[in-house]
Amino acid sequence: MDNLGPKLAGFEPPASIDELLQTARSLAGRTLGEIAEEVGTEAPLDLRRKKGWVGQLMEARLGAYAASKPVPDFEDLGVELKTISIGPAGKPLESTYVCAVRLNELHDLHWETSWVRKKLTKVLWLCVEGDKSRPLHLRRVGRAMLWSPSESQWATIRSDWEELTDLIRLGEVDSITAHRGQVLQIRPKGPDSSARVSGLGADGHPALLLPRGFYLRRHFTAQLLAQTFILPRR
DNA sequence: GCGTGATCATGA
DNA sequence: TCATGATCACGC
Repeated sequence: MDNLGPKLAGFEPPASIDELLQTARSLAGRTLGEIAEEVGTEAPLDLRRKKGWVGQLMEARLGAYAASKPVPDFEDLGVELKTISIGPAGKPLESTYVCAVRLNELHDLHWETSWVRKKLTKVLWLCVEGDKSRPLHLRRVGRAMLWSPSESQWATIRSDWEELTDLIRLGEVDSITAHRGQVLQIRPKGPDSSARVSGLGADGHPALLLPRGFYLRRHFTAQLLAQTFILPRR
């Protein structure tokens, strides 16, 4: 846990996926202020210096304690929690971070063992009002839904991953912009643009590179959220 | 220093 | 209006 405060209410980790889903759904309609009080903290006035606050609040409330490890939030259940801000039109306001790009693990660039595949196998999407004109503590939690990629979604994600990973393997990371990839993209992900991580450079030799992460494009998450809204679950 | 939680700020 | 590239805070 982190900047939510020293004393948290200590919600137990869920024992099963059903229990997790039930708890997550019970939050629908509640405000962030109410939930913050339950875990023993307060909503900040804005997110400018607390960009991850909403996600961390939900982790605390749902008993996710994987805390910054490169594994799903609910490791035993294999479930990754993603809190996603939704605009007035019911569409996500931002892209969704998936995981870090491992620029220094060239021996492990296999889809089957990739972090992207692990993280996206089961995702609990938790929608939260993101309307900036509404005070943070009054914003409401929306519907929670458990999602696993369909075969065609997997195919698209994997295809993007292969394309991007091929470039990394060739030492062309620095040529990758966020324009690449239909649904999965690579963008900078670090404290600032001066951050560097060791990896494979353009000449095929070790080099210092800008740290990056995999992200899901907004139009993709918009579609998957809308799709399961229309279609019956399971 | 890296990976986590993400949103911010700006130019196209 | 929108996506890209930049940035903030925290645990370990």
